[in-house]
Amino acid sequence: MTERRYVPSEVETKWQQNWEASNAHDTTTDSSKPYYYCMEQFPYPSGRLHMGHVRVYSIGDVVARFKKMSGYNVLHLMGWDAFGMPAENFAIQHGVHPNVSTFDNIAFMRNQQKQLGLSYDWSRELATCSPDYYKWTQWIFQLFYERGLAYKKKAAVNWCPECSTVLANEQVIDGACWRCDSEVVKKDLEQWFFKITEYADRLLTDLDQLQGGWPENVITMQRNWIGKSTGAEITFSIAGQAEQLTVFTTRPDTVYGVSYIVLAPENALVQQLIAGYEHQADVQAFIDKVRKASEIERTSTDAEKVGIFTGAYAVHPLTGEKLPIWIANYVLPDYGTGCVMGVPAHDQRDFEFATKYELPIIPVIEPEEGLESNQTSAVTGEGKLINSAEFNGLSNAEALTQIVEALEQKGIGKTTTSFRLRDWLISRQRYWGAPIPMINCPSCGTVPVPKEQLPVLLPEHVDFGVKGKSPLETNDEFVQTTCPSCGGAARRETDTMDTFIDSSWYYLRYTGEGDGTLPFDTEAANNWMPVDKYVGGIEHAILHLLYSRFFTKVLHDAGLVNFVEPFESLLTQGMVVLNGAKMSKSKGNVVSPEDIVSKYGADTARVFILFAAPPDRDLEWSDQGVEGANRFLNRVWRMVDNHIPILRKKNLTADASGEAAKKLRMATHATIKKVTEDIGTRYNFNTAISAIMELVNAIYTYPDAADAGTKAEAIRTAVILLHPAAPHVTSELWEMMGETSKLYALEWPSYDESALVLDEIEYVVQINGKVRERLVFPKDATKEEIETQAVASDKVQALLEGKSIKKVIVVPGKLVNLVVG
RNA sequence: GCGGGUGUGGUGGAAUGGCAGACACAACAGACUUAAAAUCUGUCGGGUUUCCCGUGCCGGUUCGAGUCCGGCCACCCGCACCA
Repeated sequence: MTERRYVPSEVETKWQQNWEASNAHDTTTDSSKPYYYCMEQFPYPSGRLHMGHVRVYSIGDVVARFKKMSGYNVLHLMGWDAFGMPAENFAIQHGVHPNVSTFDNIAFMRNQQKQLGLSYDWSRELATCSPDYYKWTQWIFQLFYERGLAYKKKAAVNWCPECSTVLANEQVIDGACWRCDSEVVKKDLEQWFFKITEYADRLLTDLDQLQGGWPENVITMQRNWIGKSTGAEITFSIAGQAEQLTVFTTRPDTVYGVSYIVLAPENALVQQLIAGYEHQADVQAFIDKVRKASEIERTSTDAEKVGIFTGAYAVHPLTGEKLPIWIANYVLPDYGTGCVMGVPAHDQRDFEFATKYELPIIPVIEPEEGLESNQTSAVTGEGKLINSAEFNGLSNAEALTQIVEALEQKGIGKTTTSFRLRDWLISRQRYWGAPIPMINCPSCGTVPVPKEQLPVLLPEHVDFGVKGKSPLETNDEFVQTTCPSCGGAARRETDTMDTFIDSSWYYLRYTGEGDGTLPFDTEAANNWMPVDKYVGGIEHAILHLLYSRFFTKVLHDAGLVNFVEPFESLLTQGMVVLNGAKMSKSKGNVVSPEDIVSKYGADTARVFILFAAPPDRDLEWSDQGVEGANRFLNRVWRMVDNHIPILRKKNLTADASGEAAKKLRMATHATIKKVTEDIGTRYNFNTAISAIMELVNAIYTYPDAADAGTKAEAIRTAVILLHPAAPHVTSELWEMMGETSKLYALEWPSYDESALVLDEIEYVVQINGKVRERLVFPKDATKEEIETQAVASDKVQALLEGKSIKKVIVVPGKLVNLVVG
């Protein structure tokens, strides 16, 4: 037998071709097997894979392959989040149409994915930019419209000058564009919105269902983003005017402490209040200045609070007192009612404002430790009411309820909730997206494109580079149309949809295309969904995951699906970093997957990535670590290659009666148990691989004279357990062993519980919790026997001299602890 | 400020409340080799080494704490004038 060398490129090409030819990864729908939906976030076709991609796919592939071997029908596939601005910017710079560059990129990246040996069912691949996909994105848009969830409004929206398009709230990070990081400005535009706020409460409460399946921090981030707070709306009348104003407060218990009212400068009421006021021009100048300030300046906590008196007064609904009405930069126009009651004594922001502008500070809650005579900050804690007429003496919790009741009776207040979540702005003034399937008719208004006319195709020829104008506007043929309702001349909507819409439903399309009357096969979707394991980056903690949850709920309400949450379990994988920093071209610290795969092979890349860190943590790239992973695969290779004769011997039976054989058999079965749990329930692939390494080490040190059958069993098991992580090399080794079965279709091994039990167990003997001796006891030794012998041992006796035993703890199978005084 | 997370050898990281540092990387030594690489075998937290100390710091619970509880510190992430 001549020694064979491990050449990854040969092995990997061979098995990739083999799997493709035998349709190894086709989705099965065997009714006798349970369903398992394993999904990785689909990529934007940027051109080539980066290590972050390799990591997500490696994780997903281990899970998918493991589940297939464990007897599941597994849905595991790949698609392309293919609309988006980079392709369009590339077109502007290089004159290559997105239709061309996108599909080139897809072809290249698909090839890279195939080289990684990922077990996708390629027959179900999709791209969101293909008309037969975005037709249904448009269909869903219209469904939202019909259900009153898509609407157009003029609003001050986030505008990214660099991308020359608007952005949703979620897409503004610290006042900057999520994509290009340039500063976002406010612009008044008429735009399409999705009414996600109508689902705010359900998006919040259903998070409870995800507890356990989703990482706690993602749930918390969503909870904060939705930002529900309970409080009351209180109506104030305005002195000398018929108009009223309503404030939202979470602290109606402090209503007697109100000393002024303050509005957001944008509040519609402001113009009316200042009309005819002698300083009207000054107020107007103030408003213009605040509105010009950037989002960052405006919303930063340490920005100075500035305001101006409007000249108008409100009337306190309970005391009848006159309260000056101010406007200030610290009041947000689009939260609550855009109007706040100022309670300086009990709200820090109001306190700062009142101190600055010398407004009265009226304490109405006295904490247990009493009030300072000269308040230096707001008192926000619990206490008893003072200065509050008939509510004096009540605890503020009691007062809260009673005051709201009193206001309610007078018809000037009610309990209400407020959310921080805003409606989702979905229009984009860009070309490479799904056109919004609507028509603007001068006489009929906004009219949906009839369903049978979908998709509204993206026109091939447009002028990309006109700043501030949607490229679709530059194609007359596209814009000019007739109104479906009256037949008159009309204009098409020229904005496209936010690409997050495309990715909000792709997981449903994956399950099946259906008969062409609906966006997806609803029966298949109900079978496969919700996704059992969704692997992706934490950067989508809010954006994509919140939008997808919203879509699922709307589709549920429309009767298309029978579940309300799309992703039962979420695995957020950490970044791949080099020297502690995220790999990026600008930092010049990028390690390219192509180089690693061509030098060491995909199996090595996969094993290294899985082994180097638990999946949810950042992974520090290490060239030496990669070498180590490659060394390990070579070690496995040699282990098999050196034992071909015993591995091929068909009638070789295992006899684990000898001591060494018994130990190895135990190691084999303990490894099966550990790897099964690590992959299947803990998703800790690093410890799964280290367990296999231990088994391999045990096989290497197994004495030549010991039972060969037991060794063959151990080797075979190690190869099978390693298969999900390193599918190519293990398939080759399987074949080298003379096996004709398909390793990927093999049943996952089960372990023999009885093999895990040792006849003799080493106990640790502790004195006062410190290890002092080790003793071996038969597995069925009683507590009494263990205690007696432990105490009787020479070492223990020596240490016990002059002391007495106060207590003995025996943990069966583990240790004895003698408490000595 | 609020919410969440993380702190363990030179490094990545292991440890259902039960032997801290599995597995690997790096380093060192030996075997093989004319030599190197590869491979195999071994050493590898610290110290004043029969023993003692050691999981960010200080306390607590427990026979026993990296793990649970309380209070700090540092770093990371998210939100951040949300009334």
